[in-house]
Amino acid sequence: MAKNIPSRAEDYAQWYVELVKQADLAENSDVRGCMVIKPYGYAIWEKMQQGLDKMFKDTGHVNAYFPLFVPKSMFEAEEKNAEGFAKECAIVTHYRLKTDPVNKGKLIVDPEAKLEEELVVRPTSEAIIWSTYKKWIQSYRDLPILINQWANVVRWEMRTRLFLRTTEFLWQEGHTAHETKQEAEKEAHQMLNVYAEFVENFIGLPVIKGKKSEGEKFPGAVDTYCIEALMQDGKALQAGTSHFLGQNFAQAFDVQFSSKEGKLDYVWGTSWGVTTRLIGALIMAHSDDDGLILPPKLAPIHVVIVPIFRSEEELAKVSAAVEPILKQLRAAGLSVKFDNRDTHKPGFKFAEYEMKGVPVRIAIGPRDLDNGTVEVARRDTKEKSVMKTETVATAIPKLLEEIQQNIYNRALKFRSEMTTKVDSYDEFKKVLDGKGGFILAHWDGTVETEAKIKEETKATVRCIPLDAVEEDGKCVFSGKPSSRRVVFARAY
RNA sequence: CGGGGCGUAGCGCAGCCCGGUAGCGCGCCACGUUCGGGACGUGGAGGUCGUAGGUUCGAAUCCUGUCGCCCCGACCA
Repeated sequence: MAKNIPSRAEDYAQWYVELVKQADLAENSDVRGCMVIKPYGYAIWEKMQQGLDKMFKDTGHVNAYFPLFVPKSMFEAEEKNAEGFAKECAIVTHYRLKTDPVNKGKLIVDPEAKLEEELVVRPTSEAIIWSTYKKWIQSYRDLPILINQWANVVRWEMRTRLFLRTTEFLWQEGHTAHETKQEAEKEAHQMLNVYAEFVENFIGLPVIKGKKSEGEKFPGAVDTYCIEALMQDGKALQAGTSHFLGQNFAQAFDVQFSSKEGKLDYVWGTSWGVTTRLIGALIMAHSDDDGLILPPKLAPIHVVIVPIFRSEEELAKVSAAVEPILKQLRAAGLSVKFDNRDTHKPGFKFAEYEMKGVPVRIAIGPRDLDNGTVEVARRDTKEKSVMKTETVATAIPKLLEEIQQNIYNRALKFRSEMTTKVDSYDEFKKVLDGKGGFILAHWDGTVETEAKIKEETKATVRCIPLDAVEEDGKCVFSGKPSSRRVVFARAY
């Protein structure tokens, strides 16, 4: 088969970008650092939205929408948050253009239309949301507030990459307000679990749940929890974060409530988010050199049916045989595409749907009509089998479940093989430069050590796993005592 | 923002050093033969060479400015 995707082994970055383009998911736009998400890519995002949204609703959350623009004074209220994002903000300074008196047909910014106060294009919405919550909250009776919003944000990153890091990106951000510290902490953990469950069950990608180090946590948070996944090149990808904000934002925006006891207290907060980066994770974790491999739960098309025919009459006969299969599979809730285009040959279609990661392909031709069979090919293993037509309706849903499970198992096996315990700095560096992956090592817990390790090796503490077992050891870098292993890796 | 590279047809590129009016592959269109793993043949359409200015009889090619993109660093979901 002619290859038009570079191999994973050759150049991982190039392989990834080609996959995105060839599978017709997205492309770079003419706007710097921005991305056009094409219909097929957006369909995957919609699937993710559906899955996540249901989980949010099931845990008591509701959706709302807050403004894109944040007045600078509002933005700077929570100092650490503002400082953390200051370097990557787009700012609106004017509200009008006018025709250029010098250059006919061109426009210039009207200097008369300068805003009195600049508007920051949200890089995240804590500021605008907490300034709104202030108006909504007076009493413990107003709590909790459990709101999520589906939105776009802008972070002026220096270097961008399709889905993984773009100037503008789509995400969901939950922002909750609570009476007590315990309740807010519970919420932060709950949402971390929601994310972990989603990524494992829908994307089929195992994750490590953990807490971020001081150096890596969200600006303005007390604690940042995260899920970390491993990509096929041995680099880690942060797949989602959930922050316990303490009373930081409540204090910054003066959000107080009267408690049952009649005392005035600051509200406790959380925020949590996942982005279209999850699509990048999905691609990098599962794809092979023939293209995407989509987990059935997120595949816009579950099954594609490709007819084999030479003439219109033959197509009519094949179509008649396809009709009941289509009906049955759709009745079973599957998304099925019958690709009866006569403008492309079957081989072309096979390759195309493989590139797009469609989990199951059914081919039906004259030979099958005679035998009462169909050919079923699964994308994950590329295995083909011939099946009696009457068994299709029950076999395909089962096959899809099996594929979903197999994709997860494969990723889990890969991660296990790529997770290494090391006890010395030499070993640490050797593994990092050799096979890569997650490294479990002791760390003295200081920001300085983490910074030095990062400087020397580019590896960071991905997280302190929540399920880490207590174990006495010595920091691989400083030799100081440590009570548990943390996860190190080079990351995206 | 520091270092390097690149903007030529829808996409990927050659031509630039040594100035003379633009070419290749893929894709696209038409017709014919094909059709169970990315078909082939023949014919055809498509580009003010990123942009602004300069040098020159003449600029894709030389010079200057400018915009954008990619790679490596720093930053980051």
